[in-house]
Amino acid sequence: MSARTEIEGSRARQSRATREAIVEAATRLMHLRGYQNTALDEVLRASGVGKGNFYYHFRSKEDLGYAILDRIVARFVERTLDPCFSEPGQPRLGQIRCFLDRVLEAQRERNCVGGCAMGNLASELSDVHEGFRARLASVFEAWRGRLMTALREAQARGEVSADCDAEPVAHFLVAALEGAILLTKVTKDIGVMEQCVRELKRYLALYEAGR
Amino acid sequence: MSARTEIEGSRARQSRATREAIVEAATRLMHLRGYQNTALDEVLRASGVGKGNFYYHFRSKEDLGYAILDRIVARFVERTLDPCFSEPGQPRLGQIRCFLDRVLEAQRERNCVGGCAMGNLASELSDVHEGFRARLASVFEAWRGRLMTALREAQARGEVSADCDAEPVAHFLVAALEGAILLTKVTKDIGVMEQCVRELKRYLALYEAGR
DNA sequence: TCATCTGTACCAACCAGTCGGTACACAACC
DNA sequence: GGTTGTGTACCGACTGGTTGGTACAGATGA
Repeated sequence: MSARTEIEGSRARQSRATREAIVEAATRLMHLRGYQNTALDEVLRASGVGKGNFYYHFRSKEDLGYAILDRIVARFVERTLDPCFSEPGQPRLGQIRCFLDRVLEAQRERNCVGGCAMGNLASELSDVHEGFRARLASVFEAWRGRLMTALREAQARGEVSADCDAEPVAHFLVAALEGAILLTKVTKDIGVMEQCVRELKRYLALYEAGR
Repeated sequence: MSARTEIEGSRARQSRATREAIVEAATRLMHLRGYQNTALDEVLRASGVGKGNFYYHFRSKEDLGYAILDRIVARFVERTLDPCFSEPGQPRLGQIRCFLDRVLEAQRERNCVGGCAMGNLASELSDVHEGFRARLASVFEAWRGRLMTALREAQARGEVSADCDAEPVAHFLVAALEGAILLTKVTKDIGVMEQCVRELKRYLALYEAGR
């Protein structure tokens, strides 16, 4: 019954590719320029899609905004979060440290350009657009949730001491990373990020079981 | 020689007041909506100043941008940084803790609205406008510098252990605060900020002399 | 009178979104 | 198997409104 499993006609395939091209171009542009300061025409030019076609696939620019947010989150989960936390046998603290390193490496690869797409959107839209704010809040909550479960599992496994309250620690990890990325973006110095991650690991070690 | 100390004519006084009104309104609006998404007309309407008058006082919108940035920084130094670090007798670690609390209280007073004006501008403009980026980078450097000297003085006074490297620690403090403010802005929950500040203090205690 | 201010009318460029119309895959029918 | 009908996918010109910025006449006080 699912359309996805049916044999897809060339028309439907092309249609999906068009939508994909729009979202791809918009994600790239809006990551750098922000949502409000990226003109639809730029996205259209970059993706080679006409105006009418765009409004066939999306109801509005806002609609596109939610689409790129979904894409950003999906990519973050798949490329940064999942690779660290998927293997169940691994020690949890090691997974968290691996995650910190992965975020650092992502900034290095980007040459300190762009910063965190989710953080940028949060900064730009939280006080301007309630819909985006709510969506972004749930994204950060999910991210923090992933860290919280890792921390609680670490406690259950005896890696982390019992006096570690997972919620504030997870909040702090997310906040520190976001701030470090922002500072790296404005200084254009990966060394800042390296120092911050090093200090963040030192903080984390505070809760390591057996002092 | 300084014009500021001369007896000011009513005309010059009015002119300065006009400029002041523009910067004041622009600062308030751009703190919430961002630089690029705040229209000049809005600023003019809010300050009750005409277009021609505006372009008498400012060369361009960009010029206004630098002016509000100066104002934001001056206000931050005078209202948040200076009150904590001005008294030379105080213990340095206490000054830093007082500063963290002050940042937290500022967010509470704002009802988690607006976030950090400098952080917002950094997020919005760092990859779009090199002039602003450079200016913002120097602002964050000055902020970090203030924390660094406090930390070094703390070491000299024996409050902080010798193995504390002031630069990365200061970087981390700034980053963690910026991230915490951002997370608070998007969640609209001051509890997030409280938790982050608490964890940040726990981190800071790592370097307290005598364990 | 003359430089300093200020309001208003205006401009071209740009914005998100609309509209009339076209191309074509695909199915239905004869 | 060709013709016809239909909805999906698409195009680019256009619209009303907004943008940063300019021109300029008039007001004001030294």
